[in-house]
Amino acid sequence: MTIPTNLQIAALGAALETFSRRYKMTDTGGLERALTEVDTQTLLYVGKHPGCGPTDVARFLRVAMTTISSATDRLVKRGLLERHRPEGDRRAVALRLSKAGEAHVAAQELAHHKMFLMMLERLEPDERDSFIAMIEKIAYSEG
Amino acid sequence: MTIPTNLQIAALGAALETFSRRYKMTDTGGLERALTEVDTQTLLYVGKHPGCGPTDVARFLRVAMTTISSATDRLVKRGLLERHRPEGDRRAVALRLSKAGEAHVAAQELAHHKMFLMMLERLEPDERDSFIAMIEKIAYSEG
DNA sequence: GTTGAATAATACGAACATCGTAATATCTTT
DNA sequence: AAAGATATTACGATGTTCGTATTATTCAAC
Repeated sequence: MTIPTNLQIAALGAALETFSRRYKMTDTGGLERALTEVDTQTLLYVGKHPGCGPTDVARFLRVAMTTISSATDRLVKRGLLERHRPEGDRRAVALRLSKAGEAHVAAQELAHHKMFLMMLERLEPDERDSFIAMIEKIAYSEG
Repeated sequence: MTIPTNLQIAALGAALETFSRRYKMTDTGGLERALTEVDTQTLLYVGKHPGCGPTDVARFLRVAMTTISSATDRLVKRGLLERHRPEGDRRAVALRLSKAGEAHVAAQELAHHKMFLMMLERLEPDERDSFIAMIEKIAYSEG
């Protein structure tokens, strides 16, 4: 089997460095007010897992639970997140996005959508599917 | 001209999210001792621009100069960085990596190298060049 | 040549995020 | 009912980032 050449590896590394500098997933767009990276990721996660608890978020983001506690505090104060006490287990907290939180997430996803669109537009139409297939292979392969 | 479909955009977005979670450029490898992101980037920048000043680093990383001052303090204390007073302008400071700093950067670049190698290995040999060409197109295209 | 403005870096203090430990409340098991 | 397990929060410590003020040096103008 053929192994990648050092030239290929170097080219990939250089391109990815520019790539990640150019397409920042974490950019708030400049308009929104200073939201921590953890805060942003928490919002996105809760948006995709409504009713989840702080523990789930902490495990997913690999941060201490007290950090998520602070983050949810901030987000609740800003009116982006809601804490609910579920009937079943009254120790737990179920997190949900507020209306404003949903709007925030939607805006962010729109920004991402535009970014991905811009990436694909830089390719020829007949290249796009094969690029997607390859990046999926790299991202999802086991081992 | 054909525009990307929403399906393509969604697939790309999902793949890139997993991709960036899986291949963290910022991972210190787990062995090294808690180096700030700014510290790490400062080391890499100085490695590529020996003799540069704190102002250059601050401009490149887009952080306050006092932040770089603190970062260089930490790095000097750890023995990874050296401050020199150049002859020409005695206000300025010329930054250079120490031996230990060079070793650190080398280790980090080796880790990156391995990561890029792993990415390419997940592709078929005849896919690699076209993938590199496409990611370069996306990264470097103007406009 | 001396004075005044501009440049380069640092010292200091404030604000804030993250984390570990301890405390509180609720569920589960015996 | 008691003991332990689980889920979250309160509190204090540490550390990073940043803004302002300060010091040192160079450049410009008179």
